[in-house]
Amino acid sequence: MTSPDPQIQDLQSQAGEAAGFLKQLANEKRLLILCRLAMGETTVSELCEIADLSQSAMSQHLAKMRTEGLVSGRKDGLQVHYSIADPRCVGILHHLKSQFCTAADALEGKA
Amino acid sequence: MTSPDPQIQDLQSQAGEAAGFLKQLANEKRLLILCRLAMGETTVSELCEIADLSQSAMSQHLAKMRTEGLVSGRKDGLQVHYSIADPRCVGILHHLKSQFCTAADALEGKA
DNA sequence: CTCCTGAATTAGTTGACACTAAATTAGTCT
DNA sequence: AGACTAATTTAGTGTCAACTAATTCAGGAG
Repeated sequence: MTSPDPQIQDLQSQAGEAAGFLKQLANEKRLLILCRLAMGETTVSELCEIADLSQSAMSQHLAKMRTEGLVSGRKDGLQVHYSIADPRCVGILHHLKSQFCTAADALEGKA
Repeated sequence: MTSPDPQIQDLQSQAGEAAGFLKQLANEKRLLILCRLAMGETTVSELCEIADLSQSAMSQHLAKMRTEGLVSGRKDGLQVHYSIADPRCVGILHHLKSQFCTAADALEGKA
């Protein structure tokens, strides 16, 4: 199945880099974090609630993503506001939405 | 950075499923395997050469992807020919190519 | 049948991942 | 100063991922 597609060949040389990028996203909590950040910047504590994670665990996820340049933090008094720093994140979120949020899913959501 | 985008909200409910899917792809070897399969079906031993993996390790990667329905195997005598079974794989490969194989990368490849 | 080959499976090891708990840093407020 | 709060860092733990080595399975050839 899925007819031959030579166009993909170029990707082989970038497989390592692409896999590294995907590793960052291949986690439900981090995906939730990025979904929220795609809607606008927010604080660490709000992210904790959304993802149902302890502050420490959240901070570790954010540190990992900061190191990879996916997100960035902006200090504001006691709080730190995070936002998406790598546009590729937004791109892949849209792609995932197109593949995992079908019309049927959307209807279920409204039911 | 990266202006607010409420469209992504729907994805939050599917984050677990999407993360599970990404976990399968978040590995250089499996990405190489899928790249090759996107160009047409092939045998296990050829995949071993391409990904520089032992036959056992390859078989374990393929088993994992078979279980998740990403690929499927067709027996032909002694050999097993694998191909992509889940069209979402092709979709994401194209997306990755668009993000990791820029025009600059393409030129470097030719240099 | 025996031998061989391609593939799959099993057992065991190593390292990475994701958390908790505790300590630390930095900023605010009285 | 001291107390409080948001966030980060460090240490330790349990689980899972990805390999190697050895075994097993299935098909083809002598």
